[in-house]
Amino acid sequence: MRADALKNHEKILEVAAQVFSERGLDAPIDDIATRAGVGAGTLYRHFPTRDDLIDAVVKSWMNQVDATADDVVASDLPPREALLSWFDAYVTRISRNKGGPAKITGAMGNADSPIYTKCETLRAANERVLGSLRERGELRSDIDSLEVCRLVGAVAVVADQGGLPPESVRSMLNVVIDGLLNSPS
Amino acid sequence: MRADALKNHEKILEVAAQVFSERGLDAPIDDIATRAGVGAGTLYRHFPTRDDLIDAVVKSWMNQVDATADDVVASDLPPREALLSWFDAYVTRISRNKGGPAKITGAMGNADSPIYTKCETLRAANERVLGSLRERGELRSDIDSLEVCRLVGAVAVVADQGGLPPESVRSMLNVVIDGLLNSPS
DNA sequence: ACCTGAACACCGTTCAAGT
DNA sequence: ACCTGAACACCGTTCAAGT
Repeated sequence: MRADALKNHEKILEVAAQVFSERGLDAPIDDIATRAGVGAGTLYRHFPTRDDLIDAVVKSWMNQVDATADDVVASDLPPREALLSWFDAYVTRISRNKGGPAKITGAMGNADSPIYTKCETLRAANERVLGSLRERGELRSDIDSLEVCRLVGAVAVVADQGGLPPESVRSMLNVVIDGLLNSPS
Repeated sequence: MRADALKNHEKILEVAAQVFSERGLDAPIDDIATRAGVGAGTLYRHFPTRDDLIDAVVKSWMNQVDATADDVVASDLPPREALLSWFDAYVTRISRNKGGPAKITGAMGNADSPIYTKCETLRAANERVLGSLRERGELRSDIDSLEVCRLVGAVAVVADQGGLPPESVRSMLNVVIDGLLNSPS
């Protein structure tokens, strides 16, 4: 890659992260191009679709997911608290940009999506947390981690689209958690 | 209202129902105007915003909701089956048009929305079903019917946006149901 | 009063012309 | 090889001109 191309690539990513954070993942592509000081065609050359750009931006704040999941697994919290802590982190992470929950949850289990790899990271982390509870027989057995991601993602989607407060998210997550655990203590 | 205006109003509604059903609630407004044989300005005169049009179209298939809820309440099904039956009907109803779950769930509890009245009908019906279970002490007490509508609506949103099969919806609803009931039988 | 449809605005996407 | 930005397409919304 030529030096100017590399410079543009990096500048676009930097500006995109900023614009997505200000205006959400549906922000006009042209805003990003203008603020990055490149022509629209240049942006399309580097990132043919919006999802390719989102994929690159999301990468930077998705790699802490594994650490968070491992922390929860290692924490020895009771099942209810462990799940709440994990799901809360999950929702917070995918809700970092407006439109994020819908984009990410919509791509869950959809191998054609440019952001599929990021979804798989989330799903695998979720599977580790669920697995540690399953071993102890705490978890219902008729649902897999993909569907749990969709269900928790669903909560994040309505919270994001409706601007719901954290308490509302918490109370919905508590219902989901009780539904996932085998028997109430 | 003048005779031609009334005729246009009815024609627009008829065509809108058809187009929304074919292409979803985000279908181009102009498609509806063209197929109804009116100018774009006429459609905007009758329905200033898309949501006003959606509100009018949704009205026709929202009035069976009360009957469905009353059937479930009168049925004497066990709690789990009663809720599954009701939530399944709830999801089916709001998913009739693509984009419906997001529109309706997004307007839940938002009094400014043109479709707020329809949401209130849904919420009130849901409250009746939940109330009949609450009386018998079957239901957790720390969540209200609005949040239950949002949670079940959330399932419908991801199912609609991801094109998920009915089995997937069922398994997510089963988790929600177990989370809402006080103790597993 | 109500209707029409051209006109404007906005934004995504492409591509001929440049370097 | 890469970049630019004008041009095109699409769609929502308005409004001057008609009846």
